[in-house]
Amino acid sequence: LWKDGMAGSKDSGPAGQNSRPLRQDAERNRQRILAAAAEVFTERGLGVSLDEVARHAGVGVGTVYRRFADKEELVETLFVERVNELAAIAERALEMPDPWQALVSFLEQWATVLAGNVGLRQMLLFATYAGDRVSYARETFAPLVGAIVNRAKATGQARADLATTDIPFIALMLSSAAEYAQYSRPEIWRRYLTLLIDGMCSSRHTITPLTVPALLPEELEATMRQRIPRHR
Amino acid sequence: LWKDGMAGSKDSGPAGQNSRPLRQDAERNRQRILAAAAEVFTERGLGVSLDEVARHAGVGVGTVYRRFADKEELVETLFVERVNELAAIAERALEMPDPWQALVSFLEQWATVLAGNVGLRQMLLFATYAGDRVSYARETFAPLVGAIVNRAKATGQARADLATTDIPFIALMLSSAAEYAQYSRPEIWRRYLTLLIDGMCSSRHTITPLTVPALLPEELEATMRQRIPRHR
Amino acid sequence: LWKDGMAGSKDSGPAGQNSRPLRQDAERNRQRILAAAAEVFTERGLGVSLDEVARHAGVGVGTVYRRFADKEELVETLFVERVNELAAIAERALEMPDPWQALVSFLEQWATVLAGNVGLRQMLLFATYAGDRVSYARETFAPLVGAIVNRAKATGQARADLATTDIPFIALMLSSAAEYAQYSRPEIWRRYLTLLIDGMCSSRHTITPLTVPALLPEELEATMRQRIPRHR
Amino acid sequence: LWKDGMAGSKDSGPAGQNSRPLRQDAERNRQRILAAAAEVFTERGLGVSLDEVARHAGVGVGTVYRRFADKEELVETLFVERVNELAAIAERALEMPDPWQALVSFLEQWATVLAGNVGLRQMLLFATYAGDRVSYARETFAPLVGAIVNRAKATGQARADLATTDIPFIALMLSSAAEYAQYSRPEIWRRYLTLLIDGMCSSRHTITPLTVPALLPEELEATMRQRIPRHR
DNA sequence: GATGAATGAGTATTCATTCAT
DNA sequence: GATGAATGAATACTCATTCAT
Repeated sequence: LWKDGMAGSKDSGPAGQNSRPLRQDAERNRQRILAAAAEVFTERGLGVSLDEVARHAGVGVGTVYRRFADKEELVETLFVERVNELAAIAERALEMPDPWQALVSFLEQWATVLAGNVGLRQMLLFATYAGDRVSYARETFAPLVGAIVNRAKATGQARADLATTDIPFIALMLSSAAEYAQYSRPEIWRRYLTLLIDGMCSSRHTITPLTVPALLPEELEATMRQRIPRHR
Repeated sequence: LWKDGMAGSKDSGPAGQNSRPLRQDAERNRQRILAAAAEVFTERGLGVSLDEVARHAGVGVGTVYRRFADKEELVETLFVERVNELAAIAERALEMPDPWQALVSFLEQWATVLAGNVGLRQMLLFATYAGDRVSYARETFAPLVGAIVNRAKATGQARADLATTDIPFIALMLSSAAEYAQYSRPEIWRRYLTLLIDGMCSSRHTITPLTVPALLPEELEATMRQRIPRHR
Repeated sequence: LWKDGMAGSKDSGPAGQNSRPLRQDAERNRQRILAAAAEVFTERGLGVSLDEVARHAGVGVGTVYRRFADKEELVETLFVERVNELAAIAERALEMPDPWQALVSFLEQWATVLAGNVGLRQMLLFATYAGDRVSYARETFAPLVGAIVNRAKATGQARADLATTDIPFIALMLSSAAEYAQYSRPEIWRRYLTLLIDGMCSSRHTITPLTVPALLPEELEATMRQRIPRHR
Repeated sequence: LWKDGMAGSKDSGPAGQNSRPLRQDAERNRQRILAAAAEVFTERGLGVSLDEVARHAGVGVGTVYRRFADKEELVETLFVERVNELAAIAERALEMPDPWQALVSFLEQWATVLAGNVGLRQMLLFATYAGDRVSYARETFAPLVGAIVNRAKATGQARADLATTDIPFIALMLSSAAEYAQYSRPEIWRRYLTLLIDGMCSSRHTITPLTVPALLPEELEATMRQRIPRHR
């Protein structure tokens, strides 16, 4: 997700809007670094060393440090790209006619972005990367998410006690499930999205069918056996 | 939870079932190490160094390595201890008269165990520790959890498409929420348990009240700002 | 001191005496670099990176390397500039009527130049910059300093065993004191100049008063506590 | 100086007085590390890397870090050894019958310790190594040095305006001279000690002879040419 | 058996210097 | 000629694991 996303678009151009554009070769390397970082962080988490990111990008580690003050800044840059993507999703959801469908669709798309992106989850979970980005995220998201939730509550479709701040938690939970089954059943989170959707609606006579089948016991065991690099 | 649990029980014999019993002092050291590891891993995650575990246990690192082949084996051993604890919870739940209440109570207790136990979550999430332990877990759990789920489905209370393998995912999702709000609102996971419960029941006319209030926007921001040691 | 000095004078031609003059813009850049380097080296020592020097000068690092083979050569060039300045001081001292006063005044002015010029002290102390510059310095200085010392000895005012080569050492010692008390009492070196002056005169019945008060014990402790970036 | 000093004596035993003695092999390595560090720091200053210290000591870098929390602690440990040595010198000087001779002898011995010990000078000059050591030094030195100075003033031999805090500066200045001529004429500082001594006495009819000859001009040039590792 | 000492590969980051634009 | 991008060796420090005492 990170890997393609909106990466190529204008926002990722020249080091930001405030400085003059990078030289072509520099910009090319910057993009390579971002792409390499996105790839390895997505798959293996933020623990990957910058040396490895550099190797992956085919540049020297010094080049990484020329473009990004430190690891945090690199991570943050990717974070901002993702945040923008998530915000765009929210905006599109607000344009949907049915408020409930908007909420559902929004959650689905958001979880899709998070699913399998180990690094993005770590970013959200451990905000070891600085402050302003977090504020930025909140400022960007809060109103949009608030609107989506409130619209769905106003029609009486969403339960009255649903709060805006529940949404990040729901996304987080789904992404946890997604990460866990990353290699065995990357789509499994959709199952739990349905469960949560059913839990969020204000009343219910029928059951939303679970379109994604549960893991088979063997699959669960394989999932539990999966090897992930390291815990430090 | 980890700290006492059922640590003393059958599983804690030697370093497996196949070797002769340890001398008493050796066994005492083994227990000390497990207790110390449980404590620090619970609070600070699996990243804590074995030197520190040893210091905490009042033994040398060498002793740790004499009792456990490597860090992984120590972690696995604790994992099995937890599995036993969780299995005991399942057994008690099976004795409850109302199948639906049994399921709810079981999930609640399981999530309680996971909540705030950083290390256990990492164990579940990153099963870097291999081997027969996982099979053991499955063999221990599967029938119990299966029974709980099937009982609730048999009465028509739980939705028919709920699967046994959904339970670990639900527990995992709740523990993610718990960990995220660890310092701001450690109980928040109960809110999402309710949502999931409502999503799991087969039909619904009324809403289970959310007894735990949602995070205020400021709380959410504080949560996002929390700094966790490192991503490696 | 470095900053203005005699920077514009004869030495500042091209990159030596043997090549044709630089284009005007090149020469302007060269001067900018020298000025910037003088400024930062004076204040923060020779450890400042060339990137920073370049930024300070408003040019690219590449330009620095086009004008100076390496960092050493830049440092040497500044060294020569300083030597010229110090030589000018010596020349003016030689014009003073009283030989003893000339010596005293010369030392005072020399020490003033060194005091607080971190970089210049490092240049003197660690002549990592090789070459003909040192010979140049000797050729420039030796006769002037020799004349000053000999004049003072000829009148019997300076002790007979004072040597020309003592002068750089005395200057160095004073600059050490100056650097040490840089932030607490930058003028303290004058105290020790007086002591040395009294030690250099051939006989003495009265004591030259120490116009600069000694450090208070607290000041000394503060001085000892001062933290200087790094020892590499 | 560092190299032999009092290094072998009891104070350098087992990691301090407060912990149980190290195992023999550990103590042997600790001494090796200290010896290696003393040697390289003495000759090349505190900039030498710990990897190199370790290599010099014939141990892995991890071993250095096992014995000393960080570079600072290693440096401090050596510093404390030297401070003790310097304090012992002061104490012995106080036992000399002639107060003036005591002062002279004290300065001479102190300068002897500092001379040529690049690292020790850096320690005194840049207290980048923590705080308590500095306080320790002051508390250890101040009274002793104060007594030496005051005794010499009380007899009228030392000039009345000499202060206790002048002593560290004098020692520093001499050590600067010593360092500068380290390879060409390591004893040259004695010449300037004489000058300062003559400047410190309260009156003078005769001149203390300068027993150490001044540098020849060629020697001075060689000194200026000396190469010292690096300025960063 | 227990201890804790030793090891060294691994991590983030800096900076002199070279070279493509 | 000027620029600044790229490089990579170097530095302080950590920690899982092995091995001498």
